[in-house]
Amino acid sequence: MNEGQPETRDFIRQIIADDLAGGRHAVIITRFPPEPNGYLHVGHAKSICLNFGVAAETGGRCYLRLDDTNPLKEDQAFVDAIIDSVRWLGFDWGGGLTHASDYFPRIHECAGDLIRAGKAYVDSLSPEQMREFRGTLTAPGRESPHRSRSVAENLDLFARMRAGEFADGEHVLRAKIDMASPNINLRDPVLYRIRRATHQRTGDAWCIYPMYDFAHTISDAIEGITHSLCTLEFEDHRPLYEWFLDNLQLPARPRQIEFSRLNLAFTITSKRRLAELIDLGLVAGWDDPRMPTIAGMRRRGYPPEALRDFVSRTGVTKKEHLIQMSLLENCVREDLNVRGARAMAVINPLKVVLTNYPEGQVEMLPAANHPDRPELGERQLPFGRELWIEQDDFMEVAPNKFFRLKPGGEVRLRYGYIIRCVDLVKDEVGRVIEVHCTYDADTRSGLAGAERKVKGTIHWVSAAHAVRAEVRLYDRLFGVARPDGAEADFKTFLNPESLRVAPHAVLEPSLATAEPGTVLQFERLGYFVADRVDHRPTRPVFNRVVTLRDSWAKLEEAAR
RNA sequence: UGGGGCGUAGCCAAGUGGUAAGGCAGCGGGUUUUGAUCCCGCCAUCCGUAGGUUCGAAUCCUACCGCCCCAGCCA
Repeated sequence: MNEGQPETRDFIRQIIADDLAGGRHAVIITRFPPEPNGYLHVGHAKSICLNFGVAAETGGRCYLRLDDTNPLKEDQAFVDAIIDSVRWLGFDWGGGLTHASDYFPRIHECAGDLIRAGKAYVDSLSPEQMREFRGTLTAPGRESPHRSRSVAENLDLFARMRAGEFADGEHVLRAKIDMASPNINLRDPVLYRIRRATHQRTGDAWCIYPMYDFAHTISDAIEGITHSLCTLEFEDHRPLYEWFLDNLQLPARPRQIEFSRLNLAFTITSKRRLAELIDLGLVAGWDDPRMPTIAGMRRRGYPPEALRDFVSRTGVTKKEHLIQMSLLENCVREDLNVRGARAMAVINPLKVVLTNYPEGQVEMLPAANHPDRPELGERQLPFGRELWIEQDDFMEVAPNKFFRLKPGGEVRLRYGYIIRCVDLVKDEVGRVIEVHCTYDADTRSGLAGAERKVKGTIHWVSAAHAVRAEVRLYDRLFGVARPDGAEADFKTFLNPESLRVAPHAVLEPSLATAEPGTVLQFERLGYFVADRVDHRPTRPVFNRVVTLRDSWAKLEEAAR
């Protein structure tokens, strides 16, 4: 699946290679620890590829760990979606599917150990008071009046917290570290809070839940994680991570290493904001093909291989960055160019009548399914007197560089004949609604006459055989590179044209039977996938994955 | 004004004291019954800035500048 070693390794892989070479570890163990409070997105894809990738490359192991320490926000449906996404992306955790909640008993014991060692205490400040006592970025905090409670009192209080004797928020367990630390994470961080909520896995077994830093460090150690890879915002938490490792009796000492998260231009990767789009009905759901979620990209038709390639091309560093969409699109096109069978479809049809073609006659024209892969075979395209062509492929008044159909001009119909435009039919307002052409019978593909050169070749569908379809044309979700900048609400930057449905699209007949999820190239238009949810043979639905590169469009743009 | 990070091309990114890889984008050309693909060529006298060390610096030192993160009983 992964071809050879990259020539240069990122800094994390260098550290790991050194640790292996230096004998510090015999086996590398990593983990991907998402919180099941939403769907995974392209940013997670990077972490997945890194963690599972490193494990696979070194013959190690990677756990898929659901970090379920906050029952208020989490849901089994998200757990299922996460599992589905990771598997679809192409990774396997063997038996290593775990949950932070698996370790609740052990984490609870660790809390007791800390209390007995005089390194944790039950605090009874209100949240507001606690914030006040914490100090600011520049001013040290103050110690809580409850900081000096005796071990016995702390043990008693903590036991009663666990027993459900107190209301939510009445007490918390805190580590006793340093209220004057310049690192705010070390100013007696909360370890446990009371939350009378039913947990999706442990039910009502607990009414106290551990906080992220505490649960995460212990979970890592229990699983024997050697390298705990996370994003930059946790850099400040590393001293706390190490404090837990120093002050608890744990079976392993993982090393936390931070890398910068993957930011993609023209989109957002904030679960909160993605959820907002869904709640407001601005997109159809977590798997809407415009969403940067793994599920959305899957439905959009991005192959997992392309996503993995994309992630690997963006690298792993500590630099903040904003990756251009063109890189992702390039990876998708590169993969689909090889994978996708070719077919013909017309999105905005314009009628062409071949005035010298026998009425009622139908020919079957052979067409290759892939220009570079003969093993994919060919199909027979029905051809007749009336055809649909793309509106964009005809211009009544055309510039010199326009190589398609124009009055008096010739063009080749792909896999068919050369035709010449001889007449136009217009409606009341002067729009061309029909183009009359003559065809040159000697120029059918395969015949000697087909050698004749014409400037352009266009795609078409036989009107008598056309299958009507819904074709969904997707574009970037946002109109600006950084929708989550501070200038305005991100929703004001939504691209109103992110989804356009072509009302009259027609397909060559073979397309109706495409399996949902199949990606094809509609020649000259782009790559399209049969929607994995809505596509039916009786009502085909295709999503545009990405357009083809279009140097004509570029010329047009430059002319404007 | 505290602490933690980061600055190599339009966007990513190698580089670890010996004279700036690669990819994407862009530009020019060739092939082509997809204006696609494919192929060829071009694209940093310079590494945030200014000094310094050195025969030699993107790599070492000093100062400065810029950007990001941290004050949830979220993760």
